[in-house]
Amino acid sequence: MNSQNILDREFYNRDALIVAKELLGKLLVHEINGQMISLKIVETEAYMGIEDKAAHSYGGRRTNRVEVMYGEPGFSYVYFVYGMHYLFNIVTRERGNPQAVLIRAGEPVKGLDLIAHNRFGIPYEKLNKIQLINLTNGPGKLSKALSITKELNGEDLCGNKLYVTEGEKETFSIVSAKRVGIDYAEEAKDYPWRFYIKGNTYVSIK
DNA sequence: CTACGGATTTTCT
DNA sequence: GAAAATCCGTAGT
Repeated sequence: MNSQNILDREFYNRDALIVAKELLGKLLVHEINGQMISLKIVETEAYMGIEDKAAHSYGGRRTNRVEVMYGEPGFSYVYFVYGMHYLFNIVTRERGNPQAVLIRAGEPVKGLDLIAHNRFGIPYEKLNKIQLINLTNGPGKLSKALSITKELNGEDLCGNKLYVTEGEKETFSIVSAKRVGIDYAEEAKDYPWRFYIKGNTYVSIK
């Protein structure tokens, strides 16, 4: 509703490590057909680009898939993995510096019935305890819950369809941990570049 | 509770 | 032809 506090291009024009931490607690919003889905970001990972062996853009690798990472900050990078999941990232740093932040988990805030329907095909109130936790506690699940697919690759997050806002002001502790699912990345696989809100239920791996 | 394997298809070599 | 920034269900402790 209030477009005043949508995060701007400059917010994203910083190192992925900084943006990843600052995105925690912010509100990720997707407006579809006049309806709004939103969730609080509770877990992120930084991918630092050319020098990060875990990044798709490592070593300056430049294919069709990663092209958007080389563009302006504040755009979405959505890609498909394991034959069935879309993962949602936000590009950071200036054109030519291909960094991104993977949004790994969130806490449902608005559009609960839409989220429940996207994930399990039933209304929110019919979800059991296990389903409630599993709505948005992982990067693939989060994309499914928000209806984020390849069509939203390259979307400008400084627009009014898919964007991030300040959200509620609150205090929390940030935990740093190893990133997930990057065993191929040699020494980079142990870098503590995953960040999450301490104690939050929706964090994928504590 | 943890551990494991199958699913499924795009992307890159 | 192999690997993939994952998820889910089942089996075992």
